[in-house]
Parts: sequence; structure tokens; C-alpha cells
Amino acid sequence: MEKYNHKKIEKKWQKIWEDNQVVNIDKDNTKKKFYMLDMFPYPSGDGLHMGHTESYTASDVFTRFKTMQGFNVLHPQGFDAFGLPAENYAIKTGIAPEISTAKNIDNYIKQMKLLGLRYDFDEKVVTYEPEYYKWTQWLFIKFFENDLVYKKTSKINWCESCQTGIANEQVVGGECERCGTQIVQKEIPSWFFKITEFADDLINDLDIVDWPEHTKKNQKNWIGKSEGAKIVFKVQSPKSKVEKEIEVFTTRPDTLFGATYMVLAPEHQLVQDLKEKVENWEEVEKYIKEAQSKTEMDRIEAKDKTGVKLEGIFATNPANKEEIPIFIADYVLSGYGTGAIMAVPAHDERDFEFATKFGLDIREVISGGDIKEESYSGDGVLVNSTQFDGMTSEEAKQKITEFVEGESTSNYRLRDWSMSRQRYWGCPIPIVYSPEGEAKLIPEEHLPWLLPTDVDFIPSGKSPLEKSKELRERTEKIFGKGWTPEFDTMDTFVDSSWYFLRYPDVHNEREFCSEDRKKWLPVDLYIGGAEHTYMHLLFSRFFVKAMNKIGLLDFNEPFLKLRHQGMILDGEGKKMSKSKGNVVNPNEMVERFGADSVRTYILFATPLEDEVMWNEDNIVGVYRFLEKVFYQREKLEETTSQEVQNVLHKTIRKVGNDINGLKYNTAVSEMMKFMKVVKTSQISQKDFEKFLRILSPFTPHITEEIWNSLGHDSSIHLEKWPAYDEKLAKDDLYTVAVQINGKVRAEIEVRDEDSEKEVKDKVLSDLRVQKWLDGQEVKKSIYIKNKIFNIVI
RNA sequence: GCCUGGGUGGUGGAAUUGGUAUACACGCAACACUUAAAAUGUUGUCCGUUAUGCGGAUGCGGGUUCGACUCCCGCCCCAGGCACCA
Repeated sequence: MEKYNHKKIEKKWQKIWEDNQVVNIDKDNTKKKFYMLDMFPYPSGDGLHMGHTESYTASDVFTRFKTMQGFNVLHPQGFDAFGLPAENYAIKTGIAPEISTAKNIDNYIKQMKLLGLRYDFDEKVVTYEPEYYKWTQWLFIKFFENDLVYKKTSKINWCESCQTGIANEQVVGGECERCGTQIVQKEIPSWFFKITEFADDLINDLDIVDWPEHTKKNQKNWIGKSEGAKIVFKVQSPKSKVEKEIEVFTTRPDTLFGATYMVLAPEHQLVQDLKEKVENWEEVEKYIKEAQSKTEMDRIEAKDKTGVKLEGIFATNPANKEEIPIFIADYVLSGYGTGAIMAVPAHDERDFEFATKFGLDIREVISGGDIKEESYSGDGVLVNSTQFDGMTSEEAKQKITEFVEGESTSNYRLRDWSMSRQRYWGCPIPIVYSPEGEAKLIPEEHLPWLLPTDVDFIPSGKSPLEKSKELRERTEKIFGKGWTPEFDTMDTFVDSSWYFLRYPDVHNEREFCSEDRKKWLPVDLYIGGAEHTYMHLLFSRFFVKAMNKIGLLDFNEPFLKLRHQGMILDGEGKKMSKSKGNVVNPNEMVERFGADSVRTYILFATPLEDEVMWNEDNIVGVYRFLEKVFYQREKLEETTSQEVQNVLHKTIRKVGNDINGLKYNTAVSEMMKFMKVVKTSQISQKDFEKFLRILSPFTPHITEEIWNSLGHDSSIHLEKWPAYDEKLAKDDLYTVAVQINGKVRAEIEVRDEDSEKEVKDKVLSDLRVQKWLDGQEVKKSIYIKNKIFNIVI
């Protein structure tokens, strides 16, 4: 008996498949299309990790399944190759990002092939290649021409010592991760995409996609639409009359009579405008400085409310004309609403905390709980609100807004997308500046606008591109003396916001995708990590909506169906990371157990969307199962027993349904059960081959080997998915649990065609049941066909 | 802090979505084969008990129901995300 040698088998078939281009995707044929997509990886130096292994195996299985079912499946792969890690690596080692990245990509491809993942790497998208980013730039130009791009200043985390912008991730406890210097907020000019213009569509169109409910919820919360009103408060100082106005957004205009003070964000422009009138300016300025050193996260997280009163000025509550104090406090964020609030301590938790600390008036205007202990933030009936007393919140919201001449409006948490970065390793922004400093688009004929190579990577407080002589010369040569290029590059999220639109036509030099190839769009099933719930998915949706508006696409949503794979954790439930030294290398596992076992195990271990606690011990169960399958080919009989026949058809049905629902863990266990039955019974070659076919998407190598050894010349992966026979999959007898008052007291066998009356007679004649009834009257009985018979006494 | 998800044997998990809780797999134990070990096979394995029975158990406490892992209310704990990591 030949031993199951996974190394030999996998090496052999991987070579044969590659040489013979088994199942190459035909982009022009007439079969029904199915676009299966993985979130493309960032090619890090660490190589492919277990999370990739899980989601790419999941999509590979689905691709093979759909192909067997007769679909023409597009399942491409690519690399999100611009980004910070390669640049940091370059800063550290001097090795250019394109060199380290290309090396990493080669490594990823090698690893993917070892896992038996079926991608056509001639059709890959690599975001740093000019043939790709040419179209990223082209899309920027189209967005610019259609008024979806603008420039304004925005704040970034800044490290004075490193002289560079710092990602939130690199800020640890308010300090720079690298050098420990206190991070400050710095205003710099930045390009923005107008994603907020699509806020309502981004919420509403979630109704038309098949996504996990929690992902939809998260997106809605991220966009954060709230209905309310804009209300204007007049600002005065005792010495002068009306000077300024503060506009606030509130979702609770019904509580306006309870507004006993106002708060401005420390960065609010009005604070600077009032400089002359504020009597304690020194103290105010000091607070603003402190607030600037904090990241937004620090401010949100702060347990203790802080703030400073603007002495010498006050605002007038437009509802009751009372004079109320104005504070600056960092619990009010400049980026949300108008950056100013009316504070109603009786009915807002944060305002209540602040008012308690600063001894401010707390005035109940909505009757509710006891506001001495805590605020009441629910709706209710108005009190202490003059002519509005007795109204419901609902009614008063509109009436009070009208009364103070406010404007009913919606506010969104979503901010426009700041997409420029002071980094080297990103897509150049196709903008040049005239000698007068006016931003102009680079004409399409000059695309791709190449990323220069004559730069060094040491941070100096300016964008690395400023150091490129070639870029400056190129700009002057084309546009004239005194013209300068844009030195910022694009956020890497821009690259990944449209890559899926390129796959159907990656080599097209005239268009990002031809009209004919656009028939492949949109993506039918998208699989990737839940960490992308917000940004990547939202940005991609924005791109598609914007392109639809411009007329470049005729659909509204990029990903019709979306599923997430869970995180892979180590045995202690910790996230795997290189720094913790707990990373499991997929290739080492493949070496030891084979790609077929690794693929099957990772899908068997847990539902796709759940976290996986990596436990190496369990993989041997899968390996043993594959051995059983391998040796079964030597035990094939002329005929198949009735028992196996029945289980086979049930298994085909269940595995097909489970793959469709991405419930791979139960699909695998079903196939294991099947082999258990086969072992004690008999199966013919013809029926065993049906089983091999349903197993083949999971374990492409071993099934190909067995298939081949059973006398087939062509690949098992060109076979059709077997049909099952509903009659053969049907059971004759069912075990029904007999319950008395909900407790199982007996079991009886029934036939499918038995009526409820027949079952009841059988139940009541059962000795065990009679013992429990003990002559008592049956008040009620409930029969769930073929499952439960419950007697209530 | 805010948003979202989760908690079932020693372990990963299953449960037809309100209908026999613990499928499948790992581990463990006993037995078989072996000089022995490995491998393989068979059997057993939620807990308690006065064991063919009965009682209890799906993070904790309550509720709805003939019946709750599943639905509702209140807690506890864990994970992910929070806009310049991708």
C-alpha cells in the first residue's frame, strides 16, 4: 500500500497545473459570470500570515465550487504595495521601497502557490506599478474636474524631533513611538475628497447589499447621521453691543431653555477672534496649547472634564434671553458639528459632569428622572420652558427651532477624506502649481506622473518629494519656469478604493477598464477582515458612487455580498504579531502537514467569521481524515450499500449548501462523518468519485492524485459538481423525543408519513409515558413533525 | 469613553434559527495488535448521584413560553474598530 506522501503529491500537481494552465479563466466566454474577490494583501516583509491563509482558502474553495457549478469565475489577486512600512524600512536600511516591495511580492506569490491557491498572477494588480497608478491619477483628475476634490488645511499629529507627520497608531500615550517626543497637532494644507456629499447614499444603499448586519450598523454609525437644528447664539461683552455669533448644532432643540452655558472647541476660530475681549487670555491660551498636544483619542477618552471660562464675555440664550457664560473645553471637538455646543447639563451626561465640576446651573426642562444625581437624556414633556411647557420633546423640537429662527438640519459624524500625505512611497498627486501658486491639473497626456527615484528617505519636516531634483526639472520642462509640482502623495486607501475595478482588464493602456470588461463588475462576493469595516469599505463605496455620478460606472455598490474572516489568535487568545514572537508561519505548517491539511483544518477549526485560536494539535485530525480518503481507493467495491448511498446523497446536499453559506466548518465535519460510515460499509468507485468531487475544492492535490490513479486523464478540477437525489437522501425512520412538560422522558420511532394522530396513539401507548402520566389528564399536546412530541399535564 | 461582536465539556466547536444541548475533531483513559514503542483499530469520556434511573449545567441574576444556547430586562468578562497602519 502506497503511503500518503503529501509533499510529493502537492509538488507534483502544482507543477502540472502550472505547466498546463489548468482552469484558466476565460474572460470573454458566455457562461454566467461570478466575480469572487479577496481583499488584496499589503506585501509585508513578514510574509503571508494565517489570516490570509484562512480568507484566501475560503475564497479558493468558493471559486472552485462555483466553477464546478458552471459559472465563469473571476478570482484575481494583487498587492496593495504602496505604504508606510516599506518607507520606514527604507529609512532604516536605505533599501529603496520598490526593491523590498518587489521581493516581498515574489515571496507572497510563492507562498500562495504552495497553498494551492488558484490565481492567475499574470492578471494581478500591483498598486505601485505605473501602469496601475496612472489610472489612480486619472481618477483623481476626473474627481477634480467634477468638483469632488478640494484643498484646505487640516490638523495632523506632528513630531518636532522626527520632523514628520505621525500616524495615530504611532502615537503612544501622547508621545512619538520612535523617539518619545511629545506629539503636537499641526495645521497643514491637505487635499480632500468630498465623501460627505454622498453621506445619505452611503447610508441608504446599505439596504441593497448582502453584508453582515453588524458591518452595516458600524458603517451607519460611522457616518453618524443625526437630525437636529442649527441655532445661533449672540455673543456680547458688557462694554460693547452685539459683536459675534456662535452657531451650534444640537439634536435637542427642545432642551434650549435648559442651556445654561456654552462650550467652544479650543481650536474654534471665534476664540481667536475674541482675543481682545477675553480678560483671562493668558489662561485661555495656555489651555489651548495643552489641548493641542492631545490627540483626539486622548480627548475622547479623558475621564475628567477640563475647561476654561472666557471671562468678560457672555452669550445670550435665544429662547429666554438669559446671559450665559462661555467656556472652552476639549470635550468639544472642532471637527464635529460646528465645533461649538449649547450645554444643557440637566439632559446631557457630559454637560452634567462638566457643570457639576464647575458649579454651573443645572436646569430641568424635560420631566424625567431625578436630575440631582444624574442627567436625564431621554425624551419627555417640557417644563420650565414658558409657552412650550406641556409639549412633548418631539413637538417642541420643531416649535422651539422655529421660535428662535433656527434651521432644521442633519449633521454627520463623517468627515471629508483627507487624502494627501507627506510621504514618499505613495501615488503622486497629479497637480502642479503655477508661479502664482495656483493648483492646476496635470493633463492626461502626461500620465503616469511618475514617482521620482532621486530622493532620500530621511525625514526632514518636508515631503520627501521636495528633495527630488528630477521632479522639479520635469515640472519646469513641461509647464514652464517657476512651476512647481505637488510634493504630497496619496493616502494608500486611494489605491485600494478602486483596485477591484481594474482586475477585469489589468493590461488595458487606454482605459481603466473597457466597457466590455465592465460586464464583470460589480464584485459578487468579497471576503476580508472585519478590521476594514469602516474605512476601506466606505472609501470603495464612495469611489463607486462618485464614478457612477461622473458616468464612469453604471452601478452604485462595489461589493454585492460581503463576508469577513475572523482574526487568527495564538493559543492564548492574543493577536499574532512579529513583536510578540507568536506568529505561526503557514509555510512551515504546509511543509509538515501539506497544503491540503492546512487548508482544510483552518476552515474546519471555526466558522469563517469567528476568531481562530491557533492550536496545532487539532490539525492531525484532518490529516488522519485525508489518509482515510487516500487509502479508501484500494477498498472500492462493485456496488454501494444502501446506507452509504443514503449518506452520500445527504452529504452532497449538505456540503453544497454549506459552501454556499460559507459554513465550511460543518461542510468538513459532514465529509468526515461520511468517511466514518464508508469505513464500516461498502462503496463503489463511481460513488466514491462523487465524494472526491465534493472534497476537491478543499483539498485540490490529494483529490487530483486519487482521481488520476483511478484512471482519469483529465483533471478532477474540470469536473462538474455532482447532483444529489432527494429520494436517496431521505430517511425512512425518524426518532421523535417524547416530552412531558418540556422534559424528555422517552423516544419513539416514527415514519415520515405517520399522521399526528398515529404518532399520538403510539406515544400514549408507550409504557414509559404511561408511567409518567400516572393517569393524569393530558391538557395539551404539541407535535413538531419528526422531532418532538410534547405532552402538557 | 463611544460603536460593534462574542461567552456552550479538559480544548476547537455543533445545534435544521424557539424543538432531544454537547455533532465532528483534538486530548485523555482502557483494551487489541507489538518483544517494546510509534502508528492503527475498538470502546469510553459534560458534572453530580444511592448509575438501565434521577437531578443539574450553554458567563451571572431575573423574565416570556408547553419548550430558551437561541427572544426580552439588568449585570460581569473578553475581543475588534475609533478616521495618517493596512
